[in-house]
Amino acid sequence: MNIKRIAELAGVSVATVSRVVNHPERVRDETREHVLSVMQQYNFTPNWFARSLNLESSNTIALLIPGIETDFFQQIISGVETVAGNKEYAVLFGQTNNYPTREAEFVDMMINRKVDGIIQVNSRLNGEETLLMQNLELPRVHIGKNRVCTSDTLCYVDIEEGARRMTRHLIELGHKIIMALFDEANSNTSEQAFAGINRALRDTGHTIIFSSAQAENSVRGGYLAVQRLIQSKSMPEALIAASDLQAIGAMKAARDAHINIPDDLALASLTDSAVCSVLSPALTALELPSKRLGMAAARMLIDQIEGTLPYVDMPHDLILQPKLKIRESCGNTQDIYEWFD
Amino acid sequence: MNIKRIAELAGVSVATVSRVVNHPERVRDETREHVLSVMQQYNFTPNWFARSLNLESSNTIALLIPGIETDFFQQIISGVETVAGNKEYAVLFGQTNNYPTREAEFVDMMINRKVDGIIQVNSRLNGEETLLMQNLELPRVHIGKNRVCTSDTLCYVDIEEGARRMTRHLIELGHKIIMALFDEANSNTSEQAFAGINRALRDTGHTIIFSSAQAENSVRGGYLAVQRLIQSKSMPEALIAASDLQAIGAMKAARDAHINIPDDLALASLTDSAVCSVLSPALTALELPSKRLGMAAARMLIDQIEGTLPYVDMPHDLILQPKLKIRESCGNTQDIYEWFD
DNA sequence: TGACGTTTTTTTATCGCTAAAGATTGAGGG
DNA sequence: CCCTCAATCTTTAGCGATAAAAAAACGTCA
Repeated sequence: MNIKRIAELAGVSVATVSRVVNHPERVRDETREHVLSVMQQYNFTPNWFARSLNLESSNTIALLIPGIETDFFQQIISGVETVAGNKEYAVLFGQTNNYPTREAEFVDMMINRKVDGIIQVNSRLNGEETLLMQNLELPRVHIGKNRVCTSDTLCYVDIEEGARRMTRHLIELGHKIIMALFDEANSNTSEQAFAGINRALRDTGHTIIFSSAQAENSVRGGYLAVQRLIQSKSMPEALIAASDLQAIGAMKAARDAHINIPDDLALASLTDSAVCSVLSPALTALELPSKRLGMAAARMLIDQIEGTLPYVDMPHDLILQPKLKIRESCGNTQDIYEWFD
Repeated sequence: MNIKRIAELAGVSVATVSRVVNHPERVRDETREHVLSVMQQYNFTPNWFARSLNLESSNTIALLIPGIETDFFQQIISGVETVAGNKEYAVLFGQTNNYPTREAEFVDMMINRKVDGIIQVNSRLNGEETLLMQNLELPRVHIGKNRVCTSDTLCYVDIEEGARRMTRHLIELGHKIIMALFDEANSNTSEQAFAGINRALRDTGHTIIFSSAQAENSVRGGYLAVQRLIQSKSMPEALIAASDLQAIGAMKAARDAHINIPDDLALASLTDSAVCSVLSPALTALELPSKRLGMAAARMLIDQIEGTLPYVDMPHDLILQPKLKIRESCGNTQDIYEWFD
């Protein structure tokens, strides 16, 4: 069923049918009603390819994201889809697995598919590909704190401030030897976390020994890291894990070695999820407003696409604040908050 | 940059450029090389819309899935993307949240976007929409055990057999009062599980009291369900949760009420994930070959699309077997397997 | 009545590509 | 030397929509 057939059946020209779809106000009421009824009767929707070929746009936005396995990313996806869906945009979805080449391939594909805009999460593109995009003037929003082009719009959670507050919390609880686990694959987030930790260390009067170790961001990574620390007899008093999954692994390794949490080791995680509150001890973690992050990014992108940018043409960033959920794993068992909200 | 411009630059006709892309064997070696070099130089890829408009196909497959929040679904997505990517298909992705209307909308959209095939996970469509698709003869594969059309190709994990083995395991450990938590939103899986449980109950010589309760498939759902059981003083000896998330919630509720797992209550989950092995006690769970499921479904779909079906035109199902991972939560602490592989 | 402006509709070029049909080329055979 | 045939290339008609330009319809007023 195509527009031509509908036009015949309705006894009008193709242009009229097209106008019923795209500029209904420029069609006489009577004609419009009639055409609409025929369209409905034959269940007609305009061919999307033909339409996009003409308009050079696809009513689609691309979402390039490292993966879907963490709660943080899932929430972002959910937020983006919610807003995009409401505004009648489809979401084309690319999993980059943190590989710049894969990301670049996706960008090429998205450009070829004439997406109206791109949201990139923790982008790893470097100058060259980015330059390409800059020339295209394709609206885009980055989720993450890495500005690759000066004109980029950024949208991120203030991990630095969160890490600062978490570290201060650990110091307040009396921990003097603190260590952070970081994942090289996500160097950007790590950098922010370090900045925050260092700020907390500087601000305190006490002398704190701080160190860090590389660990894969997964249950297994956390487990192996703590196992290594035990073997090398370099266990800290408090450990900051990069994610709740990593923290869960760390917890298991500690338990296997009869190290009590929080008595012998305080443990905190830079990301939160439903399981954190249910572990024993419940895991103190940073609650990131990840769904709101996705929603905000989508909104900003669509604003750019539709030219309804609230602040004229000046690039602007949006910074959301995380929330420290203090639970049991750092030693503060006095005041434990409700475990689900 | 378009095909016409490339043709000019290479000094050939548009048809030749098109043939270099689509039927390279029908172009003289010399010409082909030359055109390819020009294409490369100007970084040309054929406009996807124009191409698809002609071919009435998009080199895209649709994946309709209830959500992305569980490990099971994530693995399926990963498996589908892996196989599809290798065969140069893009994956268009729709989250149905278990709403039939939303699923039907997606199907409409996918049809309009001329996807070459559809993979539906736990489809909830009923007769009418399905009939529509049947008329279209669009290749499709269902993941899940619900055959909506007689011609459907199915692909699923044998939950029934897994549930049977899990129940037998619980009976062997001496549990006489068994209960299962199920989620109405996923009635199909529940049915299979019940069939398996009943089979195990029938096969045993002992007398077992079995019951079931409705609980949302989430951490919170599991927590609330067990809380309810405690209040109504109807706690069983062994509890089968619909998922690991639900089991985690159940665990928390039990702990809060000073019910010891596994001594006072055996707990097992019908899905496995990385956290299960790391909980304390480690959770006995059914390991579903979910990534392989996704890969198999994608392979079957692409076989259908490309007409390379190994078994001529006879619809056939693929049934994968799950694996019972016996850990600590059911009372068998003698032989605990390695917690990650 | 007819000139004029406004509203509504039709005609037609166009988007970029593919493939069928037609044209060109050169080799081989009578 | 001409004919045939295969290999290779070009011309051109769509694919299904949109929108600009042209045409028709209609009301207003001198």
